[in-house]
Amino acid sequence: MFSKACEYGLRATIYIAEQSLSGRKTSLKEIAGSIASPESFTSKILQQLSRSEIIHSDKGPTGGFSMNPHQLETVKLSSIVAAIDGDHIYKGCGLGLEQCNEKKPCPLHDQFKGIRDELKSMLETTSVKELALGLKGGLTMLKR
Amino acid sequence: MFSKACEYGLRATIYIAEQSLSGRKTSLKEIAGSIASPESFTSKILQQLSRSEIIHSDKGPTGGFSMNPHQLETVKLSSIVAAIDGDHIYKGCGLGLEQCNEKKPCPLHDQFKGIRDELKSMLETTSVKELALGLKGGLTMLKR
DNA sequence: ATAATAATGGATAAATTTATCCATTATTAT
DNA sequence: ATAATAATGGATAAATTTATCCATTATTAT
Repeated sequence: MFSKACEYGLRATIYIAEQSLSGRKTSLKEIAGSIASPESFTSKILQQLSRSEIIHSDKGPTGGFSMNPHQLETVKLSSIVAAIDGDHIYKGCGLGLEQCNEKKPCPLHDQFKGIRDELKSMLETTSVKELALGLKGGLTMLKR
Repeated sequence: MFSKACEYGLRATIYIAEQSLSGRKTSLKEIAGSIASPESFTSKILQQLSRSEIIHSDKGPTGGFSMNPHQLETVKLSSIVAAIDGDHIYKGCGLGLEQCNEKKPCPLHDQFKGIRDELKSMLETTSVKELALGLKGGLTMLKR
């Protein structure tokens, strides 16, 4: 479904959000450890997310990754997926056709449309914050 | 969503089914031309589908690819996806966790479950034959 | 038997994704 | 100023996916 990079990106962002909700910055090392992802690869992904202004980063000692109140309030899963994998997964044709629409549909169009639209709307309405709250409350897990 | 190989495999199988419904065998060349896929790569995919007994192949002149009545009646999209990409896409965790279930869910589990299950059930209930009929009736397209 | 035809299978190559390493930059505390 | 710390960015490498080429095998018609 999502690329490895995107899976790590989603897990990392949810973890950073959870820490930010508790008023803590977190380091690359801590993130990678907490979401069971390769550290250096995760670093590249965090850079992307930071450039896309989905998360915030500070250099130097006491530095680390965090999300500011505005980011915590506004970031939806769709922004993360779009920043890493692009929006093809929730906008494109299931059979990979360039032009596939109501007028010239692929054979799977009708059956696929509902699922793709549901995925799209789920990603666009689900906030990182709400997922971070479930994690904070100990209801959900990010590794293993 | 699906790999390129899987997209080509789905398109090719639907095309072969359409031809079989009209009582025609079809060649690799014709298939690749009709679904706009690279010929040699498509050949590898057809071999996989043939080994998985999703389609039938005959060598020699008058040879080609086809689906027998039993295949036309029974093959669902899920078998094709499973044969090429595996079943991770409609069975696995959205965030890529090994262990993610009701007891130990990932943060996205509840939101993702519905979509994944709907995708699973769509793939398991949609037959290649019904899609081939839409194609045969000129209602749907397989290239571009 | 022979020639023609179409799938098969093996060896590679190109492209992309996943991953690592390390010097550099920014920042903090002393 | 200096040392310590943590993110950044560039250069690569490993793995996987996508793709090509071509000799071989099976089959058909003559």
